[in-house]
Amino acid sequence: MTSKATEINEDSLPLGFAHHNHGTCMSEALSAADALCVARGLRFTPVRRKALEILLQDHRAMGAYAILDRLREEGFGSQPPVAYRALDFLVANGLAHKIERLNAFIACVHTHHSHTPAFIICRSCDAVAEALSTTARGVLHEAAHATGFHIERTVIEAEGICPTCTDKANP
Amino acid sequence: MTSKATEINEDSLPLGFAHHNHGTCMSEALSAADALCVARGLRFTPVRRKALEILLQDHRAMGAYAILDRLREEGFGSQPPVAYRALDFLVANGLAHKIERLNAFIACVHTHHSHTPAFIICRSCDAVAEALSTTARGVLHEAAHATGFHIERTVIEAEGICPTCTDKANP
DNA sequence: GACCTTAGTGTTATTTTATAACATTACACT
DNA sequence: AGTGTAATGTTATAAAATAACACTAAGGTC
Repeated sequence: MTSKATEINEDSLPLGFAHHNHGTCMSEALSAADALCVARGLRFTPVRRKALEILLQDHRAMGAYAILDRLREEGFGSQPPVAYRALDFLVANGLAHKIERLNAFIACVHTHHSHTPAFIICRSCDAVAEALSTTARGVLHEAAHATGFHIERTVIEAEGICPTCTDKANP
Repeated sequence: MTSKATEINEDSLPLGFAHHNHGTCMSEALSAADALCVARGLRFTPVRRKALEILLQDHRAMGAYAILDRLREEGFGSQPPVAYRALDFLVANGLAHKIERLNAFIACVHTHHSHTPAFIICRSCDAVAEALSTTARGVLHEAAHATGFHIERTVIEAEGICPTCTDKANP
């Protein structure tokens, strides 16, 4: 039962809770972003790139103002719209996602997939894992379609306690 | 294909988009809330009840400050915590839900079910429909369980265009 | 009933999150 | 070079949420 196949396959291992090669993960994501912007004729400007770098470095959900602080340190503008605009761009193009539950943003780790992300959020350590949720998406679209509703975007977020924090509580 | 059975059954028809007897809907929800509070030994105080009434009356997602305005008109306190505390109570006990995408609250229309609600939000008219999403919930829990994550709460929200607004655009 | 404890209400003040509006700069195209 | 558009930066403000503390009402004990 425990090793049963689920919608979360190897490819979508929750990166917030798993070890991985952070350096390559980051450089790969940036190249993917470059490629995507070229392909779509978008301008991957310095602020936008730096915002994505910051998100990738931290590899966790960050508030817009935390990102703004980092952007300021890097010599960019220091007012909220600077951060919000960069984030809007990243989110609009699937390079980052907004975690509604946290009013925070996180770099996308599935840039090569078409994305309907699902997030799993630890309320104890604030780690966030991104998973691909094909089925959940399917269910929603099916249900909505039946009523004539056209879905453009979905938010799927689960909140609870991650394995690490569970272990800490029961050592 | 179009009439295929989905997770959204008759019982969970999206109330935002369907006609229904509003009067009975409201009084039934209030009785259900009364019963629930008695059963759990909770105090269904005047502010709390009024907050729920307001949500039920409007039958759509309302911001905390909109609710606060209405509470003030009814003679209750006029500061934000008044609304937030009443809403916290309602949400904690499943009598209302928070729509994270909208930073807004809506009365629960499935008080008699155990609830993992899913919402379908029209970005044009702001109507919100609540559906039961057993399957989406199942998928998430399964996926999370595989990684040792314990889910306590889930947010499932789909945003798009409702049938009515689609019709308006293509008359 | 007097006393105590706790939950709930109300208030002031502040924090956090987000956007409107407008001037300036950089880019893309001719 | 000149022009239109997209992007950046700024000031100012709006919107959402919470901390902290005083006061009141409800429930239990003696």
